Amino acid sequence: MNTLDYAILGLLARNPQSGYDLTQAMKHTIAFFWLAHHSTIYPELRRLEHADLVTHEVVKQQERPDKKVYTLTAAGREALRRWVAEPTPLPSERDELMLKAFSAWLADPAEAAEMFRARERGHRQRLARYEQIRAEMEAEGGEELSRVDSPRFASYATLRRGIEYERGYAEWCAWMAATLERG
Amino acid sequence: MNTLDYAILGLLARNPQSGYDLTQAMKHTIAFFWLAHHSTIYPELRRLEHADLVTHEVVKQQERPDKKVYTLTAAGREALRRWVAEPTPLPSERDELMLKAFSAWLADPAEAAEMFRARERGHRQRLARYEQIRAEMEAEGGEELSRVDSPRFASYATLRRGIEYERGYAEWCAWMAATLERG
DNA sequence: ACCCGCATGTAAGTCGTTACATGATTCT
DNA sequence: AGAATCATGTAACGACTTACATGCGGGT
Repeated sequence: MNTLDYAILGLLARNPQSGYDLTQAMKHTIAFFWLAHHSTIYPELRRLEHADLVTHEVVKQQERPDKKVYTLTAAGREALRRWVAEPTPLPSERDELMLKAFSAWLADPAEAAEMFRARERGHRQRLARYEQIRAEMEAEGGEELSRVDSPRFASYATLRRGIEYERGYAEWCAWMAATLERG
Repeated sequence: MNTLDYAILGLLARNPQSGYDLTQAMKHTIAFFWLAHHSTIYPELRRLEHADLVTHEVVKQQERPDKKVYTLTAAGREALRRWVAEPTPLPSERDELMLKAFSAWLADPAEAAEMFRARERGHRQRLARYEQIRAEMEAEGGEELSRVDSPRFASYATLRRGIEYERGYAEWCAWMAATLERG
């Protein structure tokens, strides 16, 4: 069982869906903390089904191709539950931008500053998107957001981290660019 | 040229050193944003030498095995310089803890809270280490830390981001754990 | 005697990305 | 007519992790 498996199980625990839907969800809903391509997802679903953690049924659609809708089994839900509470060691990060900062003393300061500014814009864009989603969730969600057994609470929790992450990264980029521009 | 190559070049730009030294530096100095095992580094050094970005000379030591000390070539330094200023697209993150948060609504709140508390402790430990290094750098470094063409400035810059990253992550873990403990 | 640090390598297996491949329907 | 979306797959390649492999010197 690799981590991708739990990403898939975690999405299926919320709604039964197809490999295509899972791919879209990774791209749009949970892209902040997980991403996988369809070429990884389809074979993985077959392995999960072989391990009896998911099952599928073929759903025929008119005016769309048929799709295989996957559902969590009881064993799948239990595996996911257990995994969540397991200790999670600090991962070894790999951050290309930090690596560039580490060698930024070699570069032309103005050129390097512009590169960091570009990244700052990227993070600010994401930040704006996340803050909008947060506002929507808080407007609709209300009290459900504080019920720790609701999926909406869990989504809200990850969103909070996403917002602080993007804000912190954008601010660091701004500091770095400003320092290089002065220097 | 992959990103690891630039991690190696970035370390060699500061000091000529052996594959072993590079491995240690990844584990201890730049582990916050890059890590590689010796089994990846040794073959990579040969490829870099083949591409004329580094050279090596064998240094004989008494009471220690001989070592191959690698040095940047002019071409290597130039490649590194150019890479630093290139645009750096927002990467797709993969964060196992966020994935657990996303499915935390299924778990026992007390057990999950303890898992997040454990991670909080991990981040606070790193934070304390980084803050100590920062204090040391600021005490010794003085004005060099603001000279953007000095390696110490670059190290200081990455450290600043590391500190804010760990602080932000620890605080989020604390919030998550507290929320689960209440719920 | 045994383990740890220094020092360098190879090999097997896993994981992920990019590209190849197909085919229907809807929108422009 | 052509591009985009829905839908599912395979294949080639590259990167990374873990384990295997060797050997000396110093400390317990």
